[in-house]
Amino acid sequence: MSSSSSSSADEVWSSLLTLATHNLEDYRRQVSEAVGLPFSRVRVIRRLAARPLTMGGVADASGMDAPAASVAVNDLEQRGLVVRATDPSNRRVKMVELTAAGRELHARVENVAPKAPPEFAVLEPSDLEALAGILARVGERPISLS
Amino acid sequence: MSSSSSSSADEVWSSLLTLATHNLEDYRRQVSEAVGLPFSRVRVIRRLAARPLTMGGVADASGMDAPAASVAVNDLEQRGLVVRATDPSNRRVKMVELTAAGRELHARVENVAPKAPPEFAVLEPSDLEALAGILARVGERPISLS
DNA sequence: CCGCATATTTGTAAGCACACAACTATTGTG
DNA sequence: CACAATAGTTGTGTGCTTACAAATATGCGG
Repeated sequence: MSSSSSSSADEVWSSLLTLATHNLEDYRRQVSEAVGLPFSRVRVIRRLAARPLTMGGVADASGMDAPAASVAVNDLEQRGLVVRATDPSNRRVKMVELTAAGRELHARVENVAPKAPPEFAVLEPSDLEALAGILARVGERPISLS
Repeated sequence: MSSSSSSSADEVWSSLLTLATHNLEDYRRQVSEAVGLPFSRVRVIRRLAARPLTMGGVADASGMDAPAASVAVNDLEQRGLVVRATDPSNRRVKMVELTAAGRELHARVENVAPKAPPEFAVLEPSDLEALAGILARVGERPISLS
């Protein structure tokens, strides 16, 4: 029940998640080990790699609440991966951005190369090409949040 | 830097994981809430939906160690979702399989429909078609383990 | 029957992620 | 200045997941 009529974005997304879910734990472990950081911190780093964010922005973009974001940024700041800067025009808000070390770590995260699962063997080079192209286009524009 | 030469399966897989990772927490929560089960239990259910497994098979297929598998199957058995049956030919091994309730729950898991992330909007219907086809082919043959 | 390997189980401990409640600091309003 | 709203912080508790150590039950070779 899949081949004939058009697929909705949600359906396709669901298939993609189902496939990824089986193997994602390993990937997370691999990334965490590679950079020596819990995965929730890695998620924050990735969001900040796209652009500096306020604390609230970090929370929203990373899918955590404000307290969790505080804890995460505290941790990352102590490790020298991010810096907090008070916005002079509104001293309540603090902008968070990656340091050089943070960007270097982000590069290491991106370079983690998980091995494709055995099921992938059924795909031909043309399939891989197509898949790569589609994923590249989807990934081009990171989510934007305050 | 993506369109010209061929993509390896591992590279493509990595892109796919990177995309999925950003949104996976929500998906897991959604599934857990839909069926009232921690996600690690859902993973076991999914493996058992493909075929009955021994306890060791459950552990390997679900990426946990034997003790964790025991705890998970205990939980699922108490909920009436799986049954343990001692193999008569080798009474050390126990085969685990889904009950009718377990299969019903698995159907509910498969029906969870996460909303595609906003980035997906850039894809045209033809892209979605292609992606759906590729994912369907990859997903066709579930991993087989003892 | 003895000793060893296999399959599973029980118990314990630790790290991580998450949510809620309560507190401080700053801004804007009447 | 009192007041409420906004942004962030701190503290506390809870559940999930994983890892390891030790015990039980069964099977097999001598």
